[in-house]
Amino acid sequence: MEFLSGVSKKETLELDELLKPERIGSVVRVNGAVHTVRDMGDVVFVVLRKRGGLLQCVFEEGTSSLAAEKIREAQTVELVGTLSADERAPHGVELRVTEGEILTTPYDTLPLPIGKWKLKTSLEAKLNNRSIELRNVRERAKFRLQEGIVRGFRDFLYSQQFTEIHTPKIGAKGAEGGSNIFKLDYFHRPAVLAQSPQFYKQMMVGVFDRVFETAPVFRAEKHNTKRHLNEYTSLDFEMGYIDSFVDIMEMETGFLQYTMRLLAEKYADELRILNVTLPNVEQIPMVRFDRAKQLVSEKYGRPIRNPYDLEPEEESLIGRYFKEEYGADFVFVTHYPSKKRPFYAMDDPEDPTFTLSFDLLYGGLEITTGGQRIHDYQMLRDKIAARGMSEEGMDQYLDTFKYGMPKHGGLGIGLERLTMKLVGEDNVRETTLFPRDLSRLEP
RNA sequence: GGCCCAGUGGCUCAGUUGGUUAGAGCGCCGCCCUGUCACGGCGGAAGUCGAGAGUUCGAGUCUCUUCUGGGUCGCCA
Repeated sequence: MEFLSGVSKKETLELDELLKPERIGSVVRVNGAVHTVRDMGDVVFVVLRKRGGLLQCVFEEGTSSLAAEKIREAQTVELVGTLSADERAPHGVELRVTEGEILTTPYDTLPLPIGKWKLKTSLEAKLNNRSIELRNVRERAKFRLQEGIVRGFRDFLYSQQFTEIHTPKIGAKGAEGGSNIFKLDYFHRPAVLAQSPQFYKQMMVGVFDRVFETAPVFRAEKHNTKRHLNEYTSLDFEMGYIDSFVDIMEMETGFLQYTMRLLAEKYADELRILNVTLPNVEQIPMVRFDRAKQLVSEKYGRPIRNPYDLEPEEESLIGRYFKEEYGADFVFVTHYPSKKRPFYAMDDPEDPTFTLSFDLLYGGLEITTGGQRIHDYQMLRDKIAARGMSEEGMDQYLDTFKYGMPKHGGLGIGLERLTMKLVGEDNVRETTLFPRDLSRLEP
C-alpha cells in the first residue's frame, strides 16, 4: 500500500532561503516566471518573479547550456546556477545560470507591460486583465497587505478569546429590511443574499460570548461611486458582557494596533514596495456625531444641511479636522441619530433620539459601523413595532432574546475600504480582487 | 437612476478653423551593446479612429442615435 506522510521538500528554493548568507556560493535550483529580460549582448539579465519577490538571474556568454536567447517574458522556467553575492544585483544576490529548462511558454504577448515598476494603466484596463495585471509587483503587494489585515483581525480576536463562525449567505429574508437586497430563486422559493451576518452573530453571542466572521456581504444598491461595491468582505465581530459600547471601540483599537504591528513586522517588503507609511493608532479620538458636525461647520464654514446624517464631504472634513488638530488618522464618531440606525441598535437612555453606536472614519472615509445592540426581548419587540416593521421571519432571532441574552455589541469593517486607505488608493476597486459593481459581473 | 466627461495600434495619449499618406511614448519582434535594474542605439510589425445614421466635394474632427467606460449625488462598509 502506498501512503502519504505529509509535504515533501522541493528541490527548488524559495526567496527567503536564497537570501540566507550561508547559501552564497552554493549551486541552487530555482523556478519562477520570467518577469523581465534585459539583453545586454554578451550578458543577459533574466528577472524571475516568485511568490516571495524578484530574483535576478544572469546568463553570461558561453556559461549556460540553456541559451539565453530562448528566454521570453511570461515563460515559467527552472534554472540552476551558482548563487552569488554581487553589489550590482538588486538585493545584492543573483543567480549565475549554468543550466535550466523552460517549463511553459505563453501563447501570446502580455496585454499589459507588467514587468514595469508602475503600471500606467486605467482601472478599466486593469480589471479587464485582472489575472495578468496582478502579476505586477506593486499591484500584487496591495493584496498581500490585505491578507495581513485579515490575518491581524483573526489573530487578534483569537487572542481575545473570540470564536470564528461561518454563517449562511443565502436566507429567506434580509437582516435589516429595505429594498437593497439581491433576490434569487431557491428551488422555486424566494430567497435573498445576506446583506449582513448581523442576526447570526448576535444569536451566536448567546452561545460563544464572543464571535467573529470574515465573509462576503451583498448590497443591491445601485450606487456608482469609488467607495461602493455590491459585494464586499465584511470583518465582523460581536461580543457579550460589555460594560458599554466603548468596549467595542476599544476592541477595534486593539485590532488596529495589533495589525499595524503585524504589518510592520511581517509585511515590510510590501510596505516598502508601495511606499506605505503606517497610520498612527496609539490613540484614536472619539467625538459625538452632533459635536463633529458642529466642529467642522465652525472650522471650515460649511453649513449643516442635514442634522441626521453625515454627507461624504462632512466625513472627509471630519477626517481633515482630526488630522489637523490631533494628528489622528482615525476618528470614532459616536451617538448617531436613532432614525438613521437599524432597529436593533441600542438607543441612548439619556436621549433616545441618539444611539449607543459609532462609525470609525479613516482618512475621512467610513470604514466601520458598530455599536451596542438591544439585548432585552420586550425592548426589541417594542422597537420593531414602533418602526412599523413585521416580526415575520424573525422568530429564531427573537427567540434568542426571549431566552436571555447578555448586554452586547459589535461591528463590521469594510475590508476593501480599509485596504484602500492603508495603501493610499482612491477607488475600492483597486483593492478588490474581482470587484462586483453596477456594471461588472466578470471576471 | 439624475447630471457632467471621455472612447484613436496591446497600454497611455496627441491629432490645428473639417483637407488628401492618422502620429508619439511604453510594450512586442529583429539586430547591436559585459552589469542592466524605467538600460541604451538602430530597424520592424501592429489602427474598421466604439457602433450606426446624417451634413459635406471631403469627417478621427460637425450633428443625431446608441453602446461602453470614468466622475459625481442619494445610500452605505
